[in-house]
Amino acid sequence: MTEPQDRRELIVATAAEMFARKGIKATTVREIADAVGVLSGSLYHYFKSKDEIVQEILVEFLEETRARYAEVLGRGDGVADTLRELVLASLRVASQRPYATAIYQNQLQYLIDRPEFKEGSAEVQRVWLELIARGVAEGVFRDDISPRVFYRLIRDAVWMSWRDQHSDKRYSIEQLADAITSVFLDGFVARPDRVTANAL
Amino acid sequence: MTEPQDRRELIVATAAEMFARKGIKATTVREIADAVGVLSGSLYHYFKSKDEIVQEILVEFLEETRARYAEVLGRGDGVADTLRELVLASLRVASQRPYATAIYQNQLQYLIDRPEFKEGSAEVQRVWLELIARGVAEGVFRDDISPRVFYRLIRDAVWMSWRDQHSDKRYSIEQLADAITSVFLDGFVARPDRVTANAL
DNA sequence: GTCTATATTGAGATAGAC
DNA sequence: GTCTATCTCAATATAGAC
Repeated sequence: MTEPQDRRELIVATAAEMFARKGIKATTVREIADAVGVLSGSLYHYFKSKDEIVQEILVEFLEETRARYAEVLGRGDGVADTLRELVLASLRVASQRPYATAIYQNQLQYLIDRPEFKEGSAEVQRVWLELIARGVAEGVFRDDISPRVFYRLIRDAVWMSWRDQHSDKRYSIEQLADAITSVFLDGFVARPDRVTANAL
Repeated sequence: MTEPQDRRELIVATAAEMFARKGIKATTVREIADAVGVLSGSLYHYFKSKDEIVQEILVEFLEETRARYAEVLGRGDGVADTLRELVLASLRVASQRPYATAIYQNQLQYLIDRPEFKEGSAEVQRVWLELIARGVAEGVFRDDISPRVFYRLIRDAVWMSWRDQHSDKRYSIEQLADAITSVFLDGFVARPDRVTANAL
């Protein structure tokens, strides 16, 4: 949620907000130009195509995610701690780039066949699938759950809980991460003996 | 997954498959007509607009869901049993109308402002939110979790596990329902004492 | 770097013959 | 009920003046 420095960044930031809100296809270059305060032709001074704007938004998002994940993995923590730290890292990305995150969550169908995107998103997914596989191998996670389903539920839980809670400032990012981790480890059933104060 | 009886049904079925695969906006009436084996103009003998086809797909889906949910609620079971039966009902709808279910899951942005759709989907959501509220009130579910996040995670778990597993016939719909229910009640952590054989 | 003007394409939809 | 032909409009993108 940084303020754009130059015109190019302003265009990307404006487009990101509109893509997230209305969808990529439903947002026209004219609307983007209007919102920025120029005529549509001027956008093509900065970008070769509408698609190039989409790419820029997503490449930034994936690069940010990749970097944060690498940092977490570098710590060499155990499965449960890594789970919690990856959730926290994802929440920080969502916090920093909410529009890109929303696009990533909701516009998969549009993005699916763009090669630069495929590569990056596959890498992000791989981090999760490897953690899950490790957890299953070590007997921490159940072995009767499809890792892909597991991964998608975590991803959705991160995004939706952030979206649901970020407006009321009742819970910090760290508290949200604790809550999500706890749900995945303990389930949704009330347990009188639970220690953590949760916020999801 | 019933075979279409007449031409009108064939159009709806064909369109549903394409909307699910490529998205609604990305599917043109000409492509639908091609796939059906007529020219695009002929579609307008059956439907006033492309949107009317979308509506028909979703109204059928929502009506089916509503009916099955009503049947489950009519049994007056407890919270845990109702959770399991609603999951099972949802899996049966997904099984019967996979394309409509995929559209419902992935094309929300497109559908969001269509009034006939809003009404039906709000009713479906209400069933879940009321069950969750009841569960929280009775002390069965955690009270520190946003009901909307809870609902969305269940919905995604149902759809994605069905999509993930329906091709290999290793697990029945009933086994999938047990697995999903168990995950939400027990979490993802391996427990040596777990009884149910799971399949998610 | 931005604007004006316009080319180009593609999509939804319609009219009317058969 | 389907086809031919076409309308209309909207969207991406370009060319060239300023």
